[in-house]
Amino acid sequence: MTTSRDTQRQKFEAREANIIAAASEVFASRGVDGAKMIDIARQAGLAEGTLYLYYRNKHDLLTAVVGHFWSELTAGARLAVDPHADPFQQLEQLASYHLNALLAQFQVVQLTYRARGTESAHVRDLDQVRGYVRIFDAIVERGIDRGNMRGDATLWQARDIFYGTLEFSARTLTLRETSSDEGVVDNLMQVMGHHLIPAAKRTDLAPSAVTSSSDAQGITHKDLMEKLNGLEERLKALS
Amino acid sequence: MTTSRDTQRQKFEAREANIIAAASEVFASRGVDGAKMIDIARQAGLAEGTLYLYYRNKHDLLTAVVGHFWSELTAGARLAVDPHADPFQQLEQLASYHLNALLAQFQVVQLTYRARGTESAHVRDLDQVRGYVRIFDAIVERGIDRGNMRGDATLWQARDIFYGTLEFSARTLTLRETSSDEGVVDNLMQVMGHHLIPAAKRTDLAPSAVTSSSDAQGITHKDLMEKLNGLEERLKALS
DNA sequence: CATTATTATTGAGGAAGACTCATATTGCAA
DNA sequence: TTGCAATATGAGTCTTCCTCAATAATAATG
Repeated sequence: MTTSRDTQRQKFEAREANIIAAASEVFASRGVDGAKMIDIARQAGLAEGTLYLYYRNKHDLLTAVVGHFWSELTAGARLAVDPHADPFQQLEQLASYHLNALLAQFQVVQLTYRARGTESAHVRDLDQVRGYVRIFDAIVERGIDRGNMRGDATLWQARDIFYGTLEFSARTLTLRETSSDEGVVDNLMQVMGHHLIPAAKRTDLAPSAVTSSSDAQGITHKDLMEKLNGLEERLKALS
Repeated sequence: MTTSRDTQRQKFEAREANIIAAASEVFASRGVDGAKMIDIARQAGLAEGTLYLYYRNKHDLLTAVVGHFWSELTAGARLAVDPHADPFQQLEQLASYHLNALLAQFQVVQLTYRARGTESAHVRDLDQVRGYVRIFDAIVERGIDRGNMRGDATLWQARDIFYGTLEFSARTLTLRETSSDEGVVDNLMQVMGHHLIPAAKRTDLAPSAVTSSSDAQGITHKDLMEKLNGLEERLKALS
């Protein structure tokens, strides 16, 4: 009884996954408008009508494909982020993962824009995208709890800087057909640092810099910076 | 002769503008898929077939609509930016203008994604979008010439931070149905400052920090302090 | 002004593809 | 095996983009 129903469910889900895989491929390669339902059906080894038993219409199928993609991306991101690292490192890991994913699957990411409610004013985001974004939120919230990051109502703005920059950078990199990061992640982390590190921590030490005007003893700022960079490397190695 | 031809041309362009206006309205209100060619024709007071004398197909018409939008935006941006202001103020003016435009015409902006070559790998940008972006470039380049901004090969990254953040913020603001900026522009300018201002210049706003003029690298006390703070954060995180 | 040539417009009809539904097939329990 | 429910099929319907022969408007010419 239960087993029967389970196998039923399994079969159903297997076929569903099969359709999603086929549709992903066809959508990504030919674009939404270029993808014919009959092509997707054939790719999945089914008749055209069968698709409509699983998804009401083409748009629903597209939504399912996109949702699946972001779910996978979420799972991957969870693995890519070291739970023991400090929040800033986690952010960097997430940025790197995200950028690479965007670069590798740019076609599919673009489909997201088609799946989002284009009609009328409502631009509601997909649930799966929300889930994905929550990873970022969790990291920053932990940072705030620990006192590493400031928590004055700027979370969503930090989020938009983070994802906005990465997506636009991915587009640029794709256009240029460059394979490397080109320092995008480094730069972004720099920026996120400035945005997220508590203002107090950054400035309340600044006055001392103002007073210490004499540094002509032969030790230059450059010397100090080099020393600091060395320390930073060691720290990185430790964590 | 010439006058006749001129009026001809004027008539032609007037009708073209008429079609664009009609199409903009229908595309924006019903979405690309929901917009029927016959609706657009009726809205423009023409027969369906006439549209095809002006634009090869629906996609071409969409491209024209989107191109027109960005041209207008470019013209508006030129007016919104004070040519006598310093580069940073200009950037802020541009950011503010851009964000407001995105918020006011979100529908049309979304159409841009449909107009871009979705098919296959080529994601070529529209010419008019390039023209619009050039305004940003010009401002930053002037800043670099003046020595206000640093010019070490990060122009396109700065651009992506700028436009990426603004577009994502616009989406968020639209979703929240908030009418105000919520400080998006201020925050962005903060970030852009950190990214664009040469390390040396950043501190000369803080009086007397310029003692390091002998440092060829322009590394200041503030830079060192920031680095120290960053390391402090990491150390804290480790323990 | 009348006539012819050219150019612009029209909307019925062709084509393509999303979607439906009557029929066929499969899986399963008795 | 037989009957029944669930599932699959693809020919046919409907909608919408786009074409093109016919028509109207405009310009050139006598």
